[in-house]
Amino acid sequence: MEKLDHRARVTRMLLRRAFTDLLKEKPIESISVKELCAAAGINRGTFYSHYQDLYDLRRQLEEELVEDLQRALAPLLENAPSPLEVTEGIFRCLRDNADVCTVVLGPCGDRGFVRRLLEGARASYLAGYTRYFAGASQRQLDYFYAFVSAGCIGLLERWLSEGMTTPAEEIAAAAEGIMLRGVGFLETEKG
Amino acid sequence: MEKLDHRARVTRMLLRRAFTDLLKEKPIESISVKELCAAAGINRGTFYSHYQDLYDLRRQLEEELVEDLQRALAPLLENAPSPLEVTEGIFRCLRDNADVCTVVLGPCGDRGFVRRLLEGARASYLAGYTRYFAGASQRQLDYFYAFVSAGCIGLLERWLSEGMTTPAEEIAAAAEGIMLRGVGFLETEKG
DNA sequence: GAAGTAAAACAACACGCTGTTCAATAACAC
DNA sequence: GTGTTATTGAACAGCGTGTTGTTTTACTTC
Repeated sequence: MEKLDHRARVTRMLLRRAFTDLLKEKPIESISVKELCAAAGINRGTFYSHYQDLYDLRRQLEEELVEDLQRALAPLLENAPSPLEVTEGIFRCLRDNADVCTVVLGPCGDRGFVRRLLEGARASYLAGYTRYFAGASQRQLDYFYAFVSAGCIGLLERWLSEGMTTPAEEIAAAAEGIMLRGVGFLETEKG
Repeated sequence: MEKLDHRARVTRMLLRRAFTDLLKEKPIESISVKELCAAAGINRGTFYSHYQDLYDLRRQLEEELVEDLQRALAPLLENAPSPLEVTEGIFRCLRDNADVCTVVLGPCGDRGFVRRLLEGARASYLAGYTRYFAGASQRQLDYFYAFVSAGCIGLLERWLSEGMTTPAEEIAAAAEGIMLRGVGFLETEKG
């Protein structure tokens, strides 16, 4: 069902490459279909035979990123390793999709997508935490998740802005450390 | 220098009210000047005699929010109270500007503005933390700030989404608790 | 209250982007 | 090679934009 014409695949690839390039320097709302097609060297009419509009194109990129994440995380979650290893796996996968991450999670990214992503992960995270912190109220758990999930995104953006030069494992360790110990993370850790 | 004609002030007020109302249901990029003026009952040409475009209008709203924040925080910072009191003051001020907060910090908000805001607060926060955690590296401090500043925004968005029903003091306490103790926040606190 | 001033309304304009259609051309699969 | 399918190029109406005049309305000052 994924069999596409050679030409169609090349066209889509050109469009996506030009799109991600443009998104590195300007938000989606100030990109026109016309300039995207000019950058990609594609006829404007051809674009409309593949996507409804620019938002449709972005949505498809985002969905593929989610699929990549799920593919990368599935084996990790089956083997039930330490939380740190899962976090490491996430950041490694994000690094391997750096170009798309820059687009959807970066400065000109899609806020709505990030929210959808965190909302999807919310259930499993809360399930895990609720077990260990039965004394905490539902509201406290909600606030905690809201804080740390947004915090991880903020850390990820910081990582993206420095070109992902720091190893994924170190970012994962920082995320784990801050989540577990708050400001205490600064007391003993070294970088 | 702030003296404006009565008519001009009414026009600006109508435009801003209509603008914030529209921003509650759709992002700025899918709002046209035409529909904004129709919603405000203002001639389209009049809009252009006040603002360059919709982004100019949004920028002015954001700047006024910053000024409000600074006015509210100045006395707090002079008296040098506890960090918790400063945090409480911030959340109280945000609650008092709920309509603008919903617009610029909410789901359809201005990502760039949030980044500018946190970048501005970065220096003073880091200065405070560096004093107490001289052992931590610059990079660790950067990561910590990236995490907790984004985390506070995430918590704020959660607060906005529930209509700011929870008292500002409780939200501030949660922010402080998570920043200071991480997941340990869930162990003893009650809600 | 009247004169002068400033803002808003109204209409019209060229411009650019949009989304679609059509015939013509090119590249693909069998 | 033949039929199929994608891409091209051109043309089209539609819509929002930003600007420019002109007229009308509302305010300020005396």
